[in-house]
Amino acid sequence: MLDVAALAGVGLKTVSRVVNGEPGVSPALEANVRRAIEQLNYRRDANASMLRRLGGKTQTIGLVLEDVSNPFSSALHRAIEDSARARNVLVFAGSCDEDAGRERELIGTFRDRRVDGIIVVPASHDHTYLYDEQRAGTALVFVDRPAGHLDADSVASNNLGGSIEAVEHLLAHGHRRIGFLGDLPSISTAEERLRGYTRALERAEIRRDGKLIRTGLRDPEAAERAVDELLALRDPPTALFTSQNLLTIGGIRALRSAGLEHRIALLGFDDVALSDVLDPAISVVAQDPQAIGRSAAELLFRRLDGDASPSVHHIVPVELIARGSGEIRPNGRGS
Amino acid sequence: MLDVAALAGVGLKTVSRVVNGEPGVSPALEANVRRAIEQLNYRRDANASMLRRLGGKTQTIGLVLEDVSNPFSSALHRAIEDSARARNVLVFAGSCDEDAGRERELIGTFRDRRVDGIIVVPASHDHTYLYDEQRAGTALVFVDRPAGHLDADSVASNNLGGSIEAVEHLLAHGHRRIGFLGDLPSISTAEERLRGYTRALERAEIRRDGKLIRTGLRDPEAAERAVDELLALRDPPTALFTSQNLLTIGGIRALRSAGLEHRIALLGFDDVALSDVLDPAISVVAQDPQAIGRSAAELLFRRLDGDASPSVHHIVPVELIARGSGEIRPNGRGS
DNA sequence: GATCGTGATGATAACGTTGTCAAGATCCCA
DNA sequence: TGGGATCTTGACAACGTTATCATCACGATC
Repeated sequence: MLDVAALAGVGLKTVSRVVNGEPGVSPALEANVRRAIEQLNYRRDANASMLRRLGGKTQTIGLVLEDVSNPFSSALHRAIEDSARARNVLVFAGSCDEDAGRERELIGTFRDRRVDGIIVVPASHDHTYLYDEQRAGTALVFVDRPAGHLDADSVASNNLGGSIEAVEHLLAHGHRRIGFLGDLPSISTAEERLRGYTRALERAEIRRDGKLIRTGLRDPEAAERAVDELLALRDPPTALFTSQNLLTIGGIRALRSAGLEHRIALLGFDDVALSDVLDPAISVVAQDPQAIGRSAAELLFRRLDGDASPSVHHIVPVELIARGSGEIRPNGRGS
Repeated sequence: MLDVAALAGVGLKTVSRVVNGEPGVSPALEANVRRAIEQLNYRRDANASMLRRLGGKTQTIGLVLEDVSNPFSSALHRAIEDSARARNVLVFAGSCDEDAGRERELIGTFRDRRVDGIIVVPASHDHTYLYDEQRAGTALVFVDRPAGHLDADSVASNNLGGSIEAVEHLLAHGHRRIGFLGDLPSISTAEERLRGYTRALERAEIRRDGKLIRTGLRDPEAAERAVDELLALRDPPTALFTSQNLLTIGGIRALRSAGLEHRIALLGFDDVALSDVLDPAISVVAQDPQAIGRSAAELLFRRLDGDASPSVHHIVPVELIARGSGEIRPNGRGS
């Protein structure tokens, strides 16, 4: 910047004014400065700029995802990126793989970088460690799961309602023995989806059979094994509710390798790529990660703009998409 | 930091020394300082720190992807994140949607943020605008496609070899009329894959039929329509080589809706989720985005560590995975 | 006991930028 | 013509940190 000022024959402050589009610079000098900037290929250092600016915002936000490469996370990421770009904000993204330690570590790094806000799909259950951060003015939005012991905004899918709808859909097609596959019960969405399953059965006055409920499944292989075991029961389920993406995939594989994909109903929570070209096509309760991401970003930026109203918890609707696999009846026929 | 120094009753520099783990601080004072840091919940400002440090590295890199939410991009992203984390480097990621202007804009923003290096899946073909940047010491690695008119490292899949292998695989199964679906010819990978197709036909001394070649396809719907049109030809193809992810999906849909998925062979470039549970399972030439990302990050960090040797162009092997759809013979039987 | 080396410590400048403010130029109107 | 009022402009401090260097205390050496 000194070089630019020297070349243009003006003071530092005048260069600063031109760069920031501040008023009160004569057209002649402004042209000089612009020429010098062009010639020296000068670009203002955004970090130094933010450092000096009053109440300096860094124009960056941090994003803690389960894994940047999983479809749900990356769809979120994209929606958030688009909102951020519209405000000239850059996004740091990181994966924490459901590891609470890694969550803290990532957020710590974001804090060191003085991000203006953080959007987090939490892995831990106690976020009291963020209290100071929040009070210091960092905007916080929790996505997919609520904050633990911290008053903060959140956005999540309608896990309970969607699960109830899913199970009632299977019940409506005549099923009475419905298997449940779920992720770690410590993950709040997994727990809510199980609660939806239970609630729907209760409403239909069907006794819940613990043998049909398999939780703590972390990948397609585990789901596949769990389905194999369910099918080996003396009184096996006639339908499966696979309450997460990867578990749906495992379920599909298991049914196919048993040759039962047309006889046992399958309904998944969260949509799966190519599910429409499978045979049978897979029925799912689809989440809307784009809408979730958009909403989270919107909330975050509203806070950054100074909104101090009580925290809100936004529930994004889900949609049951009947494609075939969820409409198979207990006798093995489609509806 | 001033507060910490005051509370601990020491000078600024001593706090700095403790924070940075520099030697030459008596245990007693160090304990004081640590207590004060704890008490005030102090965290060093990484931006200010890097500003002052000599030859200051910001410990950040920029990543320009086609779209953070597409599976190939996000797998890359994850591999790069893992390498970066090991070095305590944070990653800015952005999507440019094959838009050259957006590529420049993103890289400009990264530059303003003084990232140490940039990994880019380029959308444009002329990167002379990065020459100054590169000379100024920013490490640059191009992924998936080479740099245009700029001497820089690159990492890419073996597009040519993989495509030749794919088409020769179809030829070996008796096909003579093979349809080609491709993305915009301006994308260098798309062009290379088409070259592989042409080369394989030449080697087999088969006349290339322009009517079987469809390029400029940008999404599954376009691919679906293109396949419909190919099937409507007087002399339709007996096999399809879909040279990109989304086009493979479109191809699958088109064949299914025509009821021809067991009669016409399909071989895709780049793997597709759930391709193994489809009927028929989809044969593909699989890329290894993890390996590509790892390699790109490795190259980048080697440059940042001062390696100034001539630029390298790394070709990552691809693997043909025969699952069924690519082994259908012209008479409509599997091999 | 004077000199020196060594290690601990902090005062100060500097990184690249912007906020503050004062000085000078210009113009308007009485 | 004088006295503001307004506009342009740049000198200087400051943001939070680290590099440099001077100072000081202490013990060892001659």
